[in-house]
Amino acid sequence: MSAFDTAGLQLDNQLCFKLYAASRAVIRAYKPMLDALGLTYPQYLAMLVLWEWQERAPEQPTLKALGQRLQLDSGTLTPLLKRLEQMGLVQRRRAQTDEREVHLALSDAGRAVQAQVLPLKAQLLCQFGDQDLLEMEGLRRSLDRLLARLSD
Amino acid sequence: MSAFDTAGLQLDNQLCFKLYAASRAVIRAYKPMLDALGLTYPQYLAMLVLWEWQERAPEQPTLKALGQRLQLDSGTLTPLLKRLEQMGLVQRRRAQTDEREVHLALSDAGRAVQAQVLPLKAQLLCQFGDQDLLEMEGLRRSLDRLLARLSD
DNA sequence: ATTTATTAAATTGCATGCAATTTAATTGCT
DNA sequence: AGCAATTAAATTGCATGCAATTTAATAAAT
Repeated sequence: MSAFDTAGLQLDNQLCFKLYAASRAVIRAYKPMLDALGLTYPQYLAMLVLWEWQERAPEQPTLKALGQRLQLDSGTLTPLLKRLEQMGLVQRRRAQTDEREVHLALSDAGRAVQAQVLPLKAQLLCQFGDQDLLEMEGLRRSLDRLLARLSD
Repeated sequence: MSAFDTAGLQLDNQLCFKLYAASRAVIRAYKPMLDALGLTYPQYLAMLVLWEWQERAPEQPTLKALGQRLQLDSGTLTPLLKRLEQMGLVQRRRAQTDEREVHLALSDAGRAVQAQVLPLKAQLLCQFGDQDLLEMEGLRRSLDRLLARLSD
């Protein structure tokens, strides 16, 4: 790329913009489903982690563990989790062994939401054909590699 | 996907999360460059459009045109552009022909920033090998197809 | 010509993201 | 034990995103 070549600065050539635009477009596509659930997109991601954690680990995750999973810090997660708690989906408890830690437990209502997601998710995927789904799978793997490359 | 199959709800299987995480990771990667320029990421995208517009169209874009390019509305762009104007990079002017429209013009300082970007961008890309760049190109094209599919 | 409908920005309100600081609890060190 | 360093959340401040409403100007319709 020469110093006078501005092709590298064209918006359409910018991977960064495509990622940014695609991410927001996908969030928009999830909006009807999330509205039905009464969740925002990051709230949904947090619930996904909690549902998954419940099935895989005996202990509930801490805010820190959730943050590592989502790559979000306490500045974002503390208020988000307080809202989920207000909604009655999650309980936040200080650990007895270490009062610094906040452990996150699903309430019955929080667990119940999981069952609502599956049919809505299936409906969301209906608008895509097999070709699209295959393409998305390839995209997901490419993103995995990019993420691995960027987390050095 | 059966009603009891939760694999489709695992975070790592969610394309939406990968996109969200990758987009934020790329923005993080741009942070050192953008700090040097004194711009936030969406401000940088707006400047990219203005630089590009200048080379391609005789007329300056309106806020609406910028918004269509970036898929952002006036709620986001009005304050963002006021900040760019405060920094002396952009001028906002009501159109004489239609007082509803705000036209966006680059100042000399705004044009000057473009020259600073190219070397910084080259430096940013240095950390990637040819293999990575090829992969990114494929990723960009995949994202194009996804975006086209979602903008129906 | 007047009224109605449409359009472009601006504004308001709320929920992120994220850097930077603060607070409180725990660990390590001597 | 006593003190410094570390750690986990919470807090603060600022800049988005985006839905919903408002304002002002133009276009359309009668």
